[in-house]
Amino acid sequence: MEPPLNLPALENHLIGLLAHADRKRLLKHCELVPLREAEVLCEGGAVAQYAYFPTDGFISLVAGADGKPALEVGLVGFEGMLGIELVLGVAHTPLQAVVRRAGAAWRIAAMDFTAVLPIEPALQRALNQYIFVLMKQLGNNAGCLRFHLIEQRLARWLLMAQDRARSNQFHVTHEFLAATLGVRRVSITTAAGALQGDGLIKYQHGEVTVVNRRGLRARVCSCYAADQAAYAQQLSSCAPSVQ
Amino acid sequence: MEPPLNLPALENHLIGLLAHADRKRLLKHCELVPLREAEVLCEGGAVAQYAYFPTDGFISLVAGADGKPALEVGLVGFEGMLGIELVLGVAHTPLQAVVRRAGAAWRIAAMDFTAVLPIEPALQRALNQYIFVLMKQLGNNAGCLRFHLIEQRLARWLLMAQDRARSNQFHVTHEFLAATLGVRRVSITTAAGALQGDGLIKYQHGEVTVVNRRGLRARVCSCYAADQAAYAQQLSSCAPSVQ
DNA sequence: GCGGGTCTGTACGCTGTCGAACATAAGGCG
DNA sequence: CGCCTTATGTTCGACAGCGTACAGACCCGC
Repeated sequence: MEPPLNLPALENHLIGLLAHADRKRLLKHCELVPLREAEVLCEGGAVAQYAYFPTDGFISLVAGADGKPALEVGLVGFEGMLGIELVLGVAHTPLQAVVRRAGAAWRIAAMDFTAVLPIEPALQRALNQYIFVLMKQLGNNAGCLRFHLIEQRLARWLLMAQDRARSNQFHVTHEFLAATLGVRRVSITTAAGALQGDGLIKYQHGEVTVVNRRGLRARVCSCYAADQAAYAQQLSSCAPSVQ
Repeated sequence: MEPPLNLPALENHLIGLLAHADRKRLLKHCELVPLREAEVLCEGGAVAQYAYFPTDGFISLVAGADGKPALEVGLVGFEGMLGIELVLGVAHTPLQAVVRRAGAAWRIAAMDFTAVLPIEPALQRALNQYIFVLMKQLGNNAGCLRFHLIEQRLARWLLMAQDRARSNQFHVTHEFLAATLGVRRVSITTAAGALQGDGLIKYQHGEVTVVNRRGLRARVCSCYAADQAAYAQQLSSCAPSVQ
């Protein structure tokens, strides 16, 4: 449940896109820090202190703490980064960021990052492409929220989580999933019950296991594939998928 | 209904942020073209040919032509630009772009734009900030879609349209609004009827007039103000508002 | 001014989701 | 072991929005 104290030497895909020398120069400014479950890495609208390149676990981007209920609008794992505002030359964070699954990340101070970025065109290019992918996903995500059934959205989240967790089991309660998808807990219970009844997943007391990934993929809406495709097209060779 | 043939010398706010000399260098590569209602400036996923800086009228960013019904996820008027993918060094457009209100725009060829951009840091900076604002809006928009009533969303769209049209009257049918908000025409009729009944708007045969803007603002969800604030914070001195 | 297309209004039953309240089950800890 | 907390399951009425169908209203062109 806790991240291993000897942090694993897993990689971040964006950093992995860099040539060896470039990567080395960047990592000189980074430190590998643990991501602890439920840790809030930044509030929406605050001044960004760090950028993070996860190597393991994942982070949830949460919108609209303002008045209305919380809602996850993005997921950042080893395939991405947290802190794109720094790439765009903006000091403030757009959204709240919460660790959803414990792991680890390369962390770099905002000042170091903005200093390094202009003299690292390869990094610049990769991150710009990542921003583009994120925008495309945010746009498509809107349609998913509007039109798709809770069960489909749940299936999609489970697949995305599995991809980023690099594992078919993770710690998530119905309550949490409800907040993530912006629905009632009861609705999650119903949807998850249906998926479990069909032998696609298994869960008890906050531990969810994906049993039949292929079956899940048959149940999910097209948004999952669209996200994958968007990422693959820009940052090819490393779409974040288990299989 | 048609844009005037002698195009008005209205400005685009992003271009307006540039110093005189910078602006002049940029505009040398641009031509002022008319935006005709319902014109499709680009399909989603296509190779971008041009970037546009509207000076009048506005453009709708449409997501998810793929299978599910269309849905507007963004609105671009004189406060923004179409073609951010070029700023990010990506050749393909993320979304479909359709002219919703006729007007005019500075147009620049993709090749010229990508050539000019690296040697215009001021432009680069302004556009990066605009991208940030757009991302923030896309994120917040998700919550609006998920939680807010049709009437509120309609009010919001009307206000946003009024801001960009710089006019309190424009040509929009219920059918169009329905596609824009991703709901049935009937739902628009109901919501718009309520607003009209309360004397906030007036419409007949595709011509909508905002009668009581303050009343509309009292009816709209917080997302409208949030969008305004996000824009103002980054690109201050020129939030796109009628009053 | 008369017909046909476009735009708006109204009605009906249906379903996905909501809100709230309550009931069971499965771990953790003393 | 038994208690308490956390997690999951069930039920009820309510309602926003959906899909469909049809009726009236307005505008334009012949």
